Amino acid sequence: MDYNKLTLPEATEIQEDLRHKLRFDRPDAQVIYTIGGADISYNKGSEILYAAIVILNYPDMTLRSYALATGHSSFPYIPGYLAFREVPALLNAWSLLPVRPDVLVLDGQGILHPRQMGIASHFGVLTGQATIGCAKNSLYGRHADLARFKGSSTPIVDGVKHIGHLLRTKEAVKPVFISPGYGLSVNKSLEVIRQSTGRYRIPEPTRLAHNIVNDFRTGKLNPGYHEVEQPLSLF
DNA sequence: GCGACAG
DNA sequence: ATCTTGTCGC
Repeated sequence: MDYNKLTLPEATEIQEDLRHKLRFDRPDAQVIYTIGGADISYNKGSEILYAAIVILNYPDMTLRSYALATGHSSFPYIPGYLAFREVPALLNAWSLLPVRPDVLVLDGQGILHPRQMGIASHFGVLTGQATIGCAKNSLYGRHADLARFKGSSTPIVDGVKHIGHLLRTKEAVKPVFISPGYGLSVNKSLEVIRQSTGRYRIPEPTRLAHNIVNDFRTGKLNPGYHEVEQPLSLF
């Protein structure tokens, strides 16, 4: 289906439909050996989106491979509907991978969303892939204040529902918003992101995907599937 | 009506 | 998200 010319009511209807397919206990997402990171980049004013999906070993975070692809999107950025803009391009990169990671981290929300259908949940339901949402800013949910030290976390709730965590990935630096997209629990999602965090605010999977997709957009890397010869850990 | 509002 | 200059701190 083409997301490019959906009306907002139609997009909302799709989210209401997909939310019923959410699962948080997929058996294949409990033991993790590889983790993926996905991100999008584009030039301001252009409808061409650049997508990157990287795969790294878990938990050592060495880069193993990555897929680069472009996509076209005329669907605008509207808070609550990010998936309709970015998922198509991500699926193009996804289709280039010969093997999928055990879990994939997306730049955005999972179930920390008014209809529990952030981009990580949307992508997960569509592909059956276990996903985690790691966002740099809040979209939905309430939480208490967070301690200043690295590693501190506090639940994010929707009334009495526990839907995610606020996690301080670096001392005295703005925390990130973690929630399951599909296939694993709220607590497991937090644990996986904790294990994937190095010396930077952004966890390695999405941090590397962000760096690589920008090199792709600026012509330093070519589209297609690439394997890293000598995986080097940066921490 | 007002404030909030992923990337 | 992208663009862009300057500033603060390890």
